Amino acid sequence: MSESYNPAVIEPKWQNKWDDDHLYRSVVDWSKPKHYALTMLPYPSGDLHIGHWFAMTPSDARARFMRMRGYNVLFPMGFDAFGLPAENAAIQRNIPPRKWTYANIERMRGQLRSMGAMFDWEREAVSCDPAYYRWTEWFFTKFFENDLAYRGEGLVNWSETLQTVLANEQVIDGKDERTGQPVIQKMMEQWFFAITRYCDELLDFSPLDWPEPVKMMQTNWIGRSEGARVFFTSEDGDPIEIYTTRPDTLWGATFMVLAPEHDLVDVLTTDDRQEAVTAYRDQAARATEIERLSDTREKTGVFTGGYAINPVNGARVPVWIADYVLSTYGTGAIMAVPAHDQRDFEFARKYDLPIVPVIQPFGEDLDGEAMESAYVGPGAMINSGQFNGTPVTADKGWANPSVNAVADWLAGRGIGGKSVNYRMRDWLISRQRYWGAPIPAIYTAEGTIEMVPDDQLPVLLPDDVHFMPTGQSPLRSHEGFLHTTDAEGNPAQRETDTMDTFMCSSWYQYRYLSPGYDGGPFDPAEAAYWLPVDVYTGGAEHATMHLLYTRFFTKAMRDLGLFGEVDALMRANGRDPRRQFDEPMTMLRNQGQILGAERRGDFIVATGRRANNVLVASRVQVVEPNSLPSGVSEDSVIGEIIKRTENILQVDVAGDTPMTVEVAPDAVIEIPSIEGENSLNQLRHHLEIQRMSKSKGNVVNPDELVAQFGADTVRAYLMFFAKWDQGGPWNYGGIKGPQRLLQDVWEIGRAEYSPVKEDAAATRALRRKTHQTIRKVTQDLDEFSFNTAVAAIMELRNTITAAQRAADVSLAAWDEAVDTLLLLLAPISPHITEELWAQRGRPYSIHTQSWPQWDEDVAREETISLIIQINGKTRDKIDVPAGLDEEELRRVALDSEKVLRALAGQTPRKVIVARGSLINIVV
RNA sequence: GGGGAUGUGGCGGAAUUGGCAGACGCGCAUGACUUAGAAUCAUGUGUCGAAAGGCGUGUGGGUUCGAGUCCCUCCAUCCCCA
Repeated sequence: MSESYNPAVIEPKWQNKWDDDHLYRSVVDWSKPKHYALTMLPYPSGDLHIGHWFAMTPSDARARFMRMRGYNVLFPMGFDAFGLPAENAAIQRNIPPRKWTYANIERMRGQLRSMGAMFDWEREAVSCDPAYYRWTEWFFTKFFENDLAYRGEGLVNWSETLQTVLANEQVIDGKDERTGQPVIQKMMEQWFFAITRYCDELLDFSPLDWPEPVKMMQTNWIGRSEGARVFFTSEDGDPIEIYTTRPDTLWGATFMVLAPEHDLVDVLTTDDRQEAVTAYRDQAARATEIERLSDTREKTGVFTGGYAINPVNGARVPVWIADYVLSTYGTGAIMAVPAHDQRDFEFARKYDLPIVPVIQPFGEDLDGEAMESAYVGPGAMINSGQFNGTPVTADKGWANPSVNAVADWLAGRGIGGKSVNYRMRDWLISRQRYWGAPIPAIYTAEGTIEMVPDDQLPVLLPDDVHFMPTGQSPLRSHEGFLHTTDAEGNPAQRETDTMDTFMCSSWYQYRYLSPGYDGGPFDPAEAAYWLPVDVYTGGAEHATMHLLYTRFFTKAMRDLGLFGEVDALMRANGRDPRRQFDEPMTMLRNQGQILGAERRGDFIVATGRRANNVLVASRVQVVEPNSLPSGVSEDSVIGEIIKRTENILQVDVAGDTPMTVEVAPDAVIEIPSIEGENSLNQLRHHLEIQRMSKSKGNVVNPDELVAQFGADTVRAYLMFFAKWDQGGPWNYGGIKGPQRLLQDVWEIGRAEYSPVKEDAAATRALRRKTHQTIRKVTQDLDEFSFNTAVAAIMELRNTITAAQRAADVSLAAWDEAVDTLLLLLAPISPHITEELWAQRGRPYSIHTQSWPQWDEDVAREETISLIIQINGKTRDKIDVPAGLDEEELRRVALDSEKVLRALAGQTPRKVIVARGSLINIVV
């Protein structure tokens, strides 16, 4: 009679039934509270990996939990389908990006289905679908019309050899990742979004329940600083505007530094310095921004030959250029105060420029000649005219009295004034690539810019394109795409750049509401009910870029009036729309990353002949690890392979440095565990714990796990194996735990229970555990603590199993416990619980049942274990009835035999009762 | 370089937020059942110690009746960077 648990049968069975019944179709129902749960949409790279499961199945469990708690839940899924990998596939394997992308999506849909998640597939959105990117383009035109999109100069990675622009991820160490050719930084006309206009609002997180680290990272990313603008002039009277956070050090400015790209460099440079300046500019173009900003890199620069006048004291100071000043930050020019800025100090020491202290620390005299580093602490102003003696505090910005006083004075004199600066710059959205949403701009013959009219959107990406091996965008040479007409019918050219894919993912939460809607980016009737997103889950690595962009996007949409109709519909349905469109996602929770597992490399004996420090091997044998001592001899190397590149092995020989083994082309490879003739590629090298990636060969495929264990077990294991917000290295050794749990649940759910001899205390104990578990699981799922929720369910399983063996609890208590077990497990393992719920004759579906409620009276412990400490060390534990008052507890403690022995006659100085369960006796 | 995080048994991790450190699980050990065990069941499992007891949350210090938790120092590891 006992039918064994077979997930391969029941999982597809229920998935099909749920599908047929549209169980997860979410429709607007104003009579129920709504819950919009969103998980970051995947890039269709071809295969779902275990990281996707780790991100999505707990989010799904949380969404299911909310549904059982009475919410009308929307949990959609889609694909972030534009991007570089599709183009790489086209270049390398000659597969059109569209075909590659849709084939991957098809495959991933099937894999996502096997999760048993409650995705509402009728709301799927795919960003490379014209019905989607029509609206991505439409947003662009709205932004343009409202001055939120503009043309400006931006730095790009330019490859001279390929004559093309490269994406940041294609540049490694200043070289093109594919060809190894050098890449330079070049200024080009680009499209920007004016995200900086929202800096101050983006710094306000008060409406958001987001993790503190994310808020902190965004705050630092935006990088607001208070200071002052100051107008220096060249000797010829050209203004040179600078921004400084320390206007109180203006009197100590002994030179100026311009970014090598600064407009005035040509004007200021004298004939005799021309050659040096040009050479330095070329060199600066080769350094990346990160390198240029590095504090440890040696400061370099050259003198332009020109001088500037310091407006506060008329001092004539030399003007230099240096690459530690960036043209894109502030005004691209700084005053250099070597006495009080470390970078300026190093620069001044290197080029022998004067150092004049203008802030005196208390009780110490600074001497510019003798200083060993810049002084950045508090003190009082000196050498600064009428400001001498003004106190300088450690406060930042205008809160510092010296900064505040000088900034105000500058404004009064008309030579500057208070100014706020941000580290964040406008969002550069142009990409010189093919596989992205086209920018719907037209360049007329007169050189003006027009937007493609709404009724002609979308500008379609042509399919008949040819990819060059250089990676240059084929749109640039596609005649049919390129040529168009302007509003008056005259010949014009299309923009060939496409949009950053972060643009697509900045508004997808709105497209999910109505992916087929063609009256706008979203249907206001859906939006009025579902917005905003209640819970957003995804990786912490998106803390700054994506999450700032999508916040900006929503604020811009609000200011363009795109939520007007939604606002009215909310009111009509009795919901207050105020502040509903300020932020896209109310609550954010991050999951950690699953890293590849560590793996031992093969232990080998390589024999051949030594050439210098390399062994050229004619034979490589894989042997049992450490069966022989590691080491090197004249004609052999023994040890673990720690790295392999083509035919070069790095072997750990138990010495300080690994030994290099070059495997000869005709070498004999012997791997006993692999039958037949062995090849070099089968040698396994050591893998460190690191991110999973195809190239490292450490990707874990969930399909195989599902085939072996079933989706329910994989889901339960992923929620149990690590803290969700931290992730960790993948290992599946522990999957046995959840596997046994589900096996036991299967047995419990199908058991026919009847009490042998009923015991009231045992019945009470089972009910207590049942209600305690409801409380624990409810709280844990509420706060995304999935691992402890599963642990609590395991404890309940243990208690039920023990009760079953003793057969001493009432049938009612048994049924309550088993039904509760299934209900609590339903969000985590949806198939097995549905099956057992049906087998127990309960009404379909378990996923539409109400979440169980706990009763505090039933959950309350009858006895507590009183902990008795002497000077903080535990000396005794005594079970006492719950609810004794402090005096009674104190008496119990002081009467304890062990306590009396430990006290050995000493008199307690103090007795502390904590939490009604712990007593600390201080002697 | 800057920014963010994390260090607890052999392993993943718990700890009501200042109150029994090690829940739950993996692994391991011993035993039972079995033709068999990578199934199942029982018991044990931080560490030193025969025991009593001592010691234990990366390091060193501090605050407190009491610290994994709060403060300072150092060390190590991971993630992000238009």
